[in-house]
Amino acid sequence: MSASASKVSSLSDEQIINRWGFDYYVFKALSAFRDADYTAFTHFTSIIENLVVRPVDGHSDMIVKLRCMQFLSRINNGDKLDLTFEEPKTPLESAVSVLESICRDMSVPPREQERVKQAIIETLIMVCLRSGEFTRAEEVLLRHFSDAEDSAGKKKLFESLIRRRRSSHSVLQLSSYADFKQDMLDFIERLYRVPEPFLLQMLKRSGHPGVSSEPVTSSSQDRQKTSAAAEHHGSVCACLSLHSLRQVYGVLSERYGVSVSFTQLQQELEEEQEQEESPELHLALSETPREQPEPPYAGMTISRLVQEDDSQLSTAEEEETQISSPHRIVIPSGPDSDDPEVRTPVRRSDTHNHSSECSPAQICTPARHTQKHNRIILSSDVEPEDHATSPPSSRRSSRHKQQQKSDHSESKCVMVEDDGGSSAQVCSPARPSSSSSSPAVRRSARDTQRQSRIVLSSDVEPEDHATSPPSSRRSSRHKQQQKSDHSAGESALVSSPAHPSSPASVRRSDRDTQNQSSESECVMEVEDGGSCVQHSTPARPSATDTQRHNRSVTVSSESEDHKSSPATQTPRRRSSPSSGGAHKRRRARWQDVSGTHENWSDEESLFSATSGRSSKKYSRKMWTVQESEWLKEGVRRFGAGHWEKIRSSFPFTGRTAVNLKDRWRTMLKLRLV
DNA sequence: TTAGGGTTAGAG
DNA sequence: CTCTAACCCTAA
Repeated sequence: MSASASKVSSLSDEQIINRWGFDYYVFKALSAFRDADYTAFTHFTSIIENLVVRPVDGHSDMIVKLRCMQFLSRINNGDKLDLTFEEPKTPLESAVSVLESICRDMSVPPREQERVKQAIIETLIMVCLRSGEFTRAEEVLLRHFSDAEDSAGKKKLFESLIRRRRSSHSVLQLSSYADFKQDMLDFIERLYRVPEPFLLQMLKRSGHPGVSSEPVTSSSQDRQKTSAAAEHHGSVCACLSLHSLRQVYGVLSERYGVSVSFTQLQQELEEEQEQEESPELHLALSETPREQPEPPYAGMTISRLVQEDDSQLSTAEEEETQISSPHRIVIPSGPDSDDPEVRTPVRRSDTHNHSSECSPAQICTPARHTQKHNRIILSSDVEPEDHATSPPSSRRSSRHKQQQKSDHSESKCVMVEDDGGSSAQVCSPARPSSSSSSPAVRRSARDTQRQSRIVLSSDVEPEDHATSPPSSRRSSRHKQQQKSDHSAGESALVSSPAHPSSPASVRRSDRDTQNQSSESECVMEVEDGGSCVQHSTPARPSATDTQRHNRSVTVSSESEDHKSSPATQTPRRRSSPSSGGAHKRRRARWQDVSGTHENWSDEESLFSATSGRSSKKYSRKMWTVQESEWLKEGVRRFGAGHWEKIRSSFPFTGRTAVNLKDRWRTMLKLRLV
C-alpha cells in the first residue's frame, strides 16, 4: 500500500486527468479527420496543443500519438504552400520529416515508408503546380522525387508540366487532395490504432446514451483487427461478466503467479466496497511500461492506461510483484495475444459503482513516470486572420525588457513555471470576461494566436513594438577574433529568449473551404477572431527556464562582471528580484511566451504552421523550456551521454543528438540542471 | 555516436 | 563591438 500510495502521489491529479483528456482528444481528432471534418480536427489539435502545455502523465504512446497528430496536421495543411511548420519547409515537406520520425520510432516497413513519402511528394508537386509555383515544384521534384522506375513516368510528366508552366492538366485534376488526406490517415491508422480512450469508456460504462463505442474504424481494416488492437492497447475497459472474469483471472493468475483466489479477491472487493464506496479497486490493465522500467513500480493499481502498441511482456515479471497485494491486480496486457482485457470494475453487480470507479483517484500510472510534463505545442490551425493579424513581429524587441515592462502591464496572466519543474502556464483569467468562463478553456483559445495572445496575455503585448521587424538583424558579423579572454561571461543571463527567428509569420488569409484552417471561431469561446497559427506559448525563453529553476537569473543584461570562472561558480543569480520579483518575472515570461516568439520554430509547434517562410540558411533555434525539460528528463532517465537515445525518446523535432549534447552542456554551464 | 573545441547568429 | 547559446567539425 504504501508503495502504491507513493506512486500515486507522484502524479498529480492534473497529470492523470490531462492524460485522459489527451487520449480523448487525440481519438476525437482522428475521428474528425476520418470524417473529413477538418475544422473539427484542427479544433481538437488546438485543444491538444493547449493541453499538453500542462503537466501530463506521459507515456511513450503519447509520443506516438503526438507524432501522428503532427503528421496529420501537416497533411491537413499541405495544400497551403504559404504555411510552414518548420522553417523553410512546406507543410508536406514537414510531413515527410515527421514521417521519418514516425518510421524511426515505429519500425515501418521501408516499402510502406517509401510509398507514403512518394505520395506526399507527388501531392506536394501537384499542389505547387496547381498554384503556379513552378520553381518550387521543380525544387521538390529534384530534391525528393523518387528515382524508382515506376515513378519515372510521373516524374517526366511533372517535369514537362513545370517546363511548360502548366498548372492544369488532367492528372492534376484527377487527384483530389481530400483523397490524399484520407490515404494518409489510413496509413497512420494502419500503423497505430488508437485505443478507445478511457473517458469514453467510462462514459459508456455509465450508461450514457449516445456514446458510440466504436473505436476508430479504419476503412482498411477489418473489424476484428480493430478490436484486437484496441485490446491490446489495453485501454479498453469492457465490462466482463463475472464468469468470464473468473476464467480470465484464473488463467492470468496462474501465468503470473498470483496466489490469491478469485473468490478471495471478490470478497475483499466487496468488503472494501462496503466500507468505503470509494473506488478503489479496479482491476485494470495496467500499462506496461514500455521502456524499461525504471523505478520500482510500486503498486500500480490503476486502472486504465493506455497501453502502447505492442506491449511487451517483459513487464510481466515486474508486474508480478505487484500483484501480490490482493486488491491490486495488474494484468499486463499481453502481447497481442489474446489477453483479455480485463478490468472489471467492480463487481458487476453493483452497477452503480461505476461512478466510483471512475474516480481518478486511483490511477496510477505505470512505471516510469516519464516525463511528467510533456509540453508540446501543436497548433494546427492556420489562421487566416486578416487584418492585422496580430503583428507578429514585434516580439523580439520586447524581450528584453520584459522584466520591467511587465510590471505594469497586467498582472493577470502569468506563466508559471513551476518551480517544480513542470512548467505550467497559468493564466489567470486574464481576460476579462469574455466568454470563456471556464478555465479550461482559457487556453484553448489559443488557437488562434491572436487570440491567444489576447486572451492570455492580455496585456502583455507590448504592442508597440510590434512593429519592429525582427528582421533587423545585424549583419555585422565578422568574426570577432578577439574573443579571447572572457569566456567567462557566463552571466547568468539567460536572457535571450528565444527569439523568434523569423519574423512574423504571416498567416495566410484565405481560409479555404476546406476548413482546414480552423480558424473559425475558434473554438470555444474565445473571441473569435482569428486564429493563428503559432502558438505561442510555451516557449519561454530561456530566461524562463532559468527562473524556473529558481535560480533566478537575471535577465538583465547588465553585465555581470564576469567572473572569471564562470561556469563553475554560481553564476550568481543576482538579480533576482526578490520579492516582487516573482511577479515580474512571471510576467516576463509570459511575455515571452506570448508574443514573443512566434516563431519558435518548428519545435514548438508540433502542429502549427506559420506562414511565411524565411529562407535563411540556418537560423538558430533557441531551446524551449519544454525541450529542456525533455532533455532533463532524458538525462535523468538514460544518463548524460546517451543523446541519441534521449532524442528518440521524446518528440524532439529538428534536434540532433549533437544538439542535445550541446544544449546539455549549455545547461550545465548555466547551472540549469 | 559522443566529446570537446571552434564558429556563427544575433541580442544587447 | 561584446558576448553567448546554438551550431558545426572532427577525432576517437
